[in-house]
Amino acid sequence: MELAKAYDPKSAEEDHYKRWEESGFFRPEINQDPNAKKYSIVIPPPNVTGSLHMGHALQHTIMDVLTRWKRMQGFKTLWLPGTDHAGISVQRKVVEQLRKDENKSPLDIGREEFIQRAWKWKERYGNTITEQMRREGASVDWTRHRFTMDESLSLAVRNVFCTLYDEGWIYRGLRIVNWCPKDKTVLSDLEVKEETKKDGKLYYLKYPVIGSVPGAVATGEFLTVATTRPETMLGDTAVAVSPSDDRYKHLVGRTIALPLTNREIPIIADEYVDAEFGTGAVKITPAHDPNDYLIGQRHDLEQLLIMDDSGKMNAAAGEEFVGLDRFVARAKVVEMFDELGLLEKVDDYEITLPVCERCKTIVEPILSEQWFVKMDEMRDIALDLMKSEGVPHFSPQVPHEKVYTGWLENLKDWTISRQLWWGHQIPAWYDEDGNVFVGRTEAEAVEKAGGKTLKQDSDVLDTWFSSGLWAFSTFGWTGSGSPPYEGGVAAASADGVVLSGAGEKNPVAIAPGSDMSGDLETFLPTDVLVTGRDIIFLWVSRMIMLTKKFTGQKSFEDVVITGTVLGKDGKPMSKSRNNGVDPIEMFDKFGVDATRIYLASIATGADIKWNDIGVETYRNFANKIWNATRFCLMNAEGITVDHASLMVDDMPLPDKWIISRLNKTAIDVNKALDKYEFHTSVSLLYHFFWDDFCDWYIELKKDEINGGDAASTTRIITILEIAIRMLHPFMPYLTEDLWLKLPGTSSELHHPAYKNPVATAPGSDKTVMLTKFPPGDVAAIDERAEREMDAVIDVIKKVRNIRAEMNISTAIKFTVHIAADVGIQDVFRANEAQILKLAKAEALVIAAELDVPRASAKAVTNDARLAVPLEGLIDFDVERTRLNNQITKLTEEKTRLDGQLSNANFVDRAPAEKVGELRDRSVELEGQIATLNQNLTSLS
RNA sequence: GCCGUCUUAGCUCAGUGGUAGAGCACUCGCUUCACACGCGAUAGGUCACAAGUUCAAAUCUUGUAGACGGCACCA
Repeated sequence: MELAKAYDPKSAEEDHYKRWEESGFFRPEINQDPNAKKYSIVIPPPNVTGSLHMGHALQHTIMDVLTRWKRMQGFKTLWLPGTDHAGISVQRKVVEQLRKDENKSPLDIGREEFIQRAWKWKERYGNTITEQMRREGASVDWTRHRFTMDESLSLAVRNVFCTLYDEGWIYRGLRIVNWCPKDKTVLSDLEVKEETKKDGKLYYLKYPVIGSVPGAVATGEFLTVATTRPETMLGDTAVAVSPSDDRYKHLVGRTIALPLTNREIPIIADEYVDAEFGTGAVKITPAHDPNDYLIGQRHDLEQLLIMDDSGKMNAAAGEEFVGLDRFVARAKVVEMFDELGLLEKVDDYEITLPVCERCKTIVEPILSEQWFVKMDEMRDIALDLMKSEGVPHFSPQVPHEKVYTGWLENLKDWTISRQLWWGHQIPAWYDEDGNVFVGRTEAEAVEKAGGKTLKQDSDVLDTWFSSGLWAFSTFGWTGSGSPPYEGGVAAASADGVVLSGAGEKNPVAIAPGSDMSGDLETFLPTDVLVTGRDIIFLWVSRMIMLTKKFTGQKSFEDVVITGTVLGKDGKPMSKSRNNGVDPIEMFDKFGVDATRIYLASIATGADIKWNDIGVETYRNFANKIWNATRFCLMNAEGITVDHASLMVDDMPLPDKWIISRLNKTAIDVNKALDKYEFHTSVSLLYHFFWDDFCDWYIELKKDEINGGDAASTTRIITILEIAIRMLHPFMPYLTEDLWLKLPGTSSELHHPAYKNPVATAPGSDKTVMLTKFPPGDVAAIDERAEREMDAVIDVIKKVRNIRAEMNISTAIKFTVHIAADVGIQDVFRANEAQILKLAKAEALVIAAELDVPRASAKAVTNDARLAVPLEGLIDFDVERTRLNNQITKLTEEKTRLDGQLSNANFVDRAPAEKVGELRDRSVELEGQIATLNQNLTSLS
């Protein structure tokens, strides 16, 4: 079989995925070993509004590597895919579409119609990312695809809500919350980010003090307060000073005539106020500031709300202000204070403002009635799990474990209601008097209300509430008895339209009538969660708490936190910076496999600046693998992969050596993957394949293989087959493509758990992804062979060095003289052909001592002395320089060692083994230096 | 303000007590019959800085500088 000269990723990417998926290879049911242990991962569900970015590509690669690796180890493996309904994001898309296409607002069409449109939007555009995941080669079980608004997941949400409400863990309350005036919804603390404004201002407002009795005349005295939000003064209901502030003691108990209003407000004393800060007097706006709210409660102050849900001033702000945007009102307040002579001064002030994570609108703290989850017990659940079992185990552990526990310890209640239409509507109903009835269904609520007519709460739940259930709701848990979810069956929307795209390709491999009702028992707890550090609080922590609370199980044992892929400018990729790199473009340019293995080569958790050259390196690697296979196949007529060929006793040295290297690599790759050190395993595989297998093994064996030596060819093809298996989790397309081309591959080579997969078509059951991942065999490690091979390699390298430094054309063949101990002489003799070929020499003279003319170039290795007679070719100056360079290098090393060895402290205190090691090396160096010096002397 | 991470070859990054590594770029040489997305051979680093612990520090401790991240506060 002849392969193309270069690897073309496109065709491999197009050929294999569909067959894998349709053959059911991604499904745990493919595993026929009743005793197989399970391995499960749930995907962090990407937003349905999303398209693949480099962060996804990184995380998906890690998850797929783990999934494919464990599957090949014979685990009953499930990687469960899905998408998140992404409340605000989808709502915004639909609102925008409505405005553009029909110039209508959501209110124009009403809630029901709006939700219909949202479902349609989701159906039409929500599959972008799932299609892109197929391109990535993600071996997810598409028949188990979940959407956070699937019927069964929605049922789980309602049940969880009701249970938490019944237990008092969910409550409705009036609080200062973060309000986004653009999205017109409340936000949780975690959805609020900060933005520093250097050009902020601090306004000093003079408030006229009046007498101690309400209605008394002004005293002519003023109390100055400083504020960054002057417009909120319209909602002031007090001014507070520190109780220990002598400057203002006499004012406490008196009142202020609040300018621009006709209200009188009290001057109060409260410990919260820091006399040293600003003017020492603070305006108190209980309805628009969290601290003021608390002070207001302590002093029983009125809570005056002066804005509406879009950030415009309402009637309470006064006639002159009603309807004005908060920033227009701010300017007007300042202007009017100035006119009244009450604006003391305006200072420049650097300020950090809270902004909406998504739309960057400045968040307004306002008093509002919302639903909350009480986090006290929730926090304890998570902390206990960490303290008692160390779960989850973070990789990397530092700093995430500490950040996670630290955050838990300071946890505040979670605002879960959102003023949106797209999402899980809160299962709470109200009667005409505002009494609340919580139930799984309207009927249940009505029953609780004694048959009264009720109206459902119009809010929906925070998106993270449903994703917090993801680790178990996806496995069919609903909270209502046995899981009713039927695998692959799409969820239905309110109008009965089949909505989910999942399961449309019901593969033959799924036995008719198979259900997934055992999934919860089988796959929970999941083994590992792979995600970014930005959602540790938003998602990871909540999943840990809610899973434990509702199933009694851990959601996952381990959490792998991936780093951030930064743009070429070293900053996080973002649309506004326009520094993003599209994974799909990389796939097109370098191939999916190259992109994947490059991403896997990044140290776990480390941020990395994107560079195309990194991917190019692995594109070249893919081509190298392709060409190594090409070479093997060119000579493989009548040969088949045969694992017994690696078990024979008397193999030539290069074969013993490569088998030893292969097994060592396999053992180390498995160890690295066990520790989630993906970059270590990539590096091991890269160097094994390129350096050991290609640069040395193929070159050493080339003549035998070209000469039709069947045993050698069988062996190299078999070693290649094992190497391809090890590379498969990282480079699935290339390895599948090549593995299928290897002679003698069949489902007979599959892991015992996959010996008889149900095939859709003859031959299609054959795949590298169901072979056994090489575990590596300690018994196959041959240290002696590795030492001997190193000796041979050293000789070849030294001769090559002589040729290069002496600038001798490869057309000129010369004789190589080797002097060495008797034992190692045999090794050189046995590998004479290899040395001659790779050193491009024509003859080898092996003896105990060198016997060469003066005009020879010389070198030493750890095991031998070398000489190459170069009559008429040698440049003595160059040779002297060569020798001197070597002497210098070795002498430097020896000086350093001897320095250490002459240090009594070192000899006394360092481990004897270490001291012995250094001593041996020093003696060795001494001999080598002496030889080189002799060589130098004999030149002159 | 509190907590944390990073600083290693020109570039992008590995390396966590015992002789400093990779890929790319650079220099030199190769139309060697798998691969120029290649082969061979070199060169290149006071491991940010300072002090300490240790027989021994890129690695541990403390401090300094710079870059970045999280949390809190912000009248």
